[in-house]
This record gives sequence, structure tokens and C-alpha cells, in this order.
Amino acid sequence: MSVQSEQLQQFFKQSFEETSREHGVRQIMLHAVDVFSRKGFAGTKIKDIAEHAGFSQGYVYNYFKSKDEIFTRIVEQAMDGAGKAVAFASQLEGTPMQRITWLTEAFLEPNSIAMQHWRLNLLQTAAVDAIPEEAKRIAREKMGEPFKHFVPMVIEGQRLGEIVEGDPLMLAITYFSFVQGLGISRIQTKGDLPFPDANIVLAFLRKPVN
Amino acid sequence: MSVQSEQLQQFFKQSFEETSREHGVRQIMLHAVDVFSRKGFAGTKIKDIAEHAGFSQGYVYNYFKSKDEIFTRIVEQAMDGAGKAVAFASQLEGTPMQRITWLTEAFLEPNSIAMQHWRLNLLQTAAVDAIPEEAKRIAREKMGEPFKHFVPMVIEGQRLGEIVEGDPLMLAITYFSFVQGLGISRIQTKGDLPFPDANIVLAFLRKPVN
DNA sequence: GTCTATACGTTGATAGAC
DNA sequence: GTCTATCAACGTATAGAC
Repeated sequence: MSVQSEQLQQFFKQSFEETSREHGVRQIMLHAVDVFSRKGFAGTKIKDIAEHAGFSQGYVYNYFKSKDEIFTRIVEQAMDGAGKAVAFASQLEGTPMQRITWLTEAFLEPNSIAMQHWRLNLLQTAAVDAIPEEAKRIAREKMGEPFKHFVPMVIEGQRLGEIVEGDPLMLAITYFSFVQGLGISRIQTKGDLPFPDANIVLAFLRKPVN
Repeated sequence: MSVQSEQLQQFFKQSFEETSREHGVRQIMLHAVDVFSRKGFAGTKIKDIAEHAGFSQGYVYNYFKSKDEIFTRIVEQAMDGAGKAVAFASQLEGTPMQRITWLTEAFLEPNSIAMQHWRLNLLQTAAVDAIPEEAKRIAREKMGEPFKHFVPMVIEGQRLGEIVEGDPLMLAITYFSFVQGLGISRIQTKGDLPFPDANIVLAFLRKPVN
């Protein structure tokens, strides 16, 4: 893995640490992401989260006033993280295609926080009608962030002749769809099966040399 | 859309009709797929399914003995459907790349039953720890079917010089990941945003002409 | 055939003990 | 600070009415 991808990983992690100053809050959120992303919103019981975090069921309510609040704060954090990560990648030194490659490598890293973010993103979609209204609102509101920083990279790449022609927004949507789909498969296959690297994934963006 | 893609659509539909001879069972399953795929397993209440199907809550239990059973039968049906669809596509007249393109078009069609199958597939993954054991077992067991018919198409395409070199299984995993990811995005964007067509999606498979 | 009423278990949230 | 006990709400599944 490249230096830049590792830098991005580090950035993901740090972004999470800044979530809250209270240790208990971070502890709960950290474990709650994990449980929510494996069981879904309705399938997750406060007891599950509490046990993972090493607390009793009731104690969770000292930090959060409801299950909805825990979920909503996680969604907010995940959305912010995804947006910031793309923004960060877009400012690295290199051609657009290089920067996108580094970002992709960081996303596809098996245990990255980024990957968990995408699993959560996925949950909002998979169970779109079963999550708190507030979480939906935030997700809708912040959905555009990653695109805002990704699309300009695509446009610049097209100008440089690195990236195929075509609607940049459409290409960005395709990109994030792919990353999400690969994230899901990675969970399913648990690393037993062969998995594509960033180069293969990005073939659809690369302009063929003449 | 091509004649072949429409043929595939038709095939998906018919495959579902054969699920059960009892009208009530089909009726419930049809609506349950929809609710489950929007709310997740735990988030779906029997009342939701009953209301959608136009029954009272209690009446559902005349056809199924539990919520688990409804979900499990749907997963089984969806898995069988996906396997059969790929098998069907692999036997159409045309080059491997053409057949894969038709299959992809059928998958990406907004309201296809195939798309719903993938949403369900997704749910098993997204909430992998919150679904009935039996459903997990069936999903694991039948996961290989689509691959069994897709991989040979890739190999044939490589032999013909249509498809890029590389581990055929890895390419198949990449393919299904992409389709799944695009299916999710399609739900999210609800058709408001530009969406890639099969040709763009399949760029990663196509061997560049020299 | 289809619905209504209800029993029983589970879970989210609170309040009070240590 | 942290846990235990408990309440109220909800949801599955059943049984019996029409």
C-alpha cells in the first residue's frame, strides 16, 4: 500500500477520534457502529451495544438519551468522515487519477473505518424506511459532500486526458456505487475469495491510450 | 432495451410465479419482498406485510407459521432466481460479452424483479447477524450458483480475446459487486441523477483493442 | 376463509440502590 | 460512576368468533 493511502487511513481514524471529548461517548459509538452495521437499526438492541462496550444495558443512557440518538450521531459522523476523506484526497500531490487511486486503496482496505462508513451508508439505504427521521435528514443533507470534491477531480482528469469523456457526475456516481458494492462483497467473502485491486476497479475511468 | 434483455426480464418474472401454487402465499411473498427490502428483517412487522397484502395481521399465519419462515422462503426464491437468470443468459445466442451485456441491462432495469433480488441479497449482508439461521444457511448454500454460470462466460470471452486477462473468479466477483452497488445507488437516487449504462459498467471487463 | 382479542415474550427507557 | 429492578409499549403468535 502506498504512503498516500496510509496517510488517508490515518486521516479517517483521526477524524473519528474528534467525534467527542467524552471517553464513554466515543466508546459507545465505536462499538455501536460495528453492531449497527452488522444487525441493522431495528435488529440492534441496546443490550448488544452495551455488552460490546463493556457496560450494563442501563448505563448507556447516561451518555445517550435514546437508541435513535446513538444511530443519528453515528450517521452524522460517518457522513462527515466520508466527505472529509474525499476532500483530503483531492488535495494530495499527484494527478487526478493517482489521487483517485489512493482514495480507492484506502476505501478498499479490509478493516478501514472508511469501509465501516460505507456499510452504514448502505444500511440507510437497505433499511431506508426503518431508521430515525433525523438520521435520514442528515444523510440526505450530507450525501453531496463526497461528490463535491470528487467531481472536480474527474473534470481535471478529463482535461488532462487521463479520464474518459462523459458526464462527470455520472462517473462519480458510478465510482461510489462500485466502492460500495465492493465493500459489501468484502464483508460477504471475508477475504477467502480473490478480490480486485484498485487498478481493475478503476478501469472504467481510465482513458485508453491511443 | 434489447430483445434479449426483455426476454431475461420475462424470465425473472416467470421464475417468481412458479414459487407457489397457492395464491395467498404468492401474494404475501410478493409484498413481503418489498417491505423486507425497505425495512430490513427486524424492522419489518407482520402487520406491515399484512396491510400491504390487504390482509389482517393474524391471517398471515394461515399461510406461514412465522416471520422467519416468510423471510427464509423469500431468500430461497431470490437465490434460485438469480442463479437461474445467469444460467439462462449464458445460453443465449451471442458472444460472451454480448450475453453479459444483456444480463447487465436486465439487472439494471429500475423495477426489475432481479433488482429486488439483489436488494434482498444485500440485506442478508447488511444485517448478516440479524436474520434467521435457516435463511443464512440457504444463502450460503446457493451463493455459488450465479458464479457457476458466469465464470465460464468469462473464460470463453478471454479465449476469444473479448475479455481482459486475469483470474476469472476475481472478475466475476467484481462484476456482481458492481451490479449490487449500482442497484443500491439506483434506490438512493430514485432516478433523479444520471446513471451509467451497461457499456460503461462493463469497461473493466472489456479487453482494449490494439 | 377471514378477522378480533388476547397471552406472552422482548425491549427501550427510567428510577433508585450501592 | 455504574448496576439492578422495573414499567410501559410493542410485536409475535394463537385461539376462538363470525
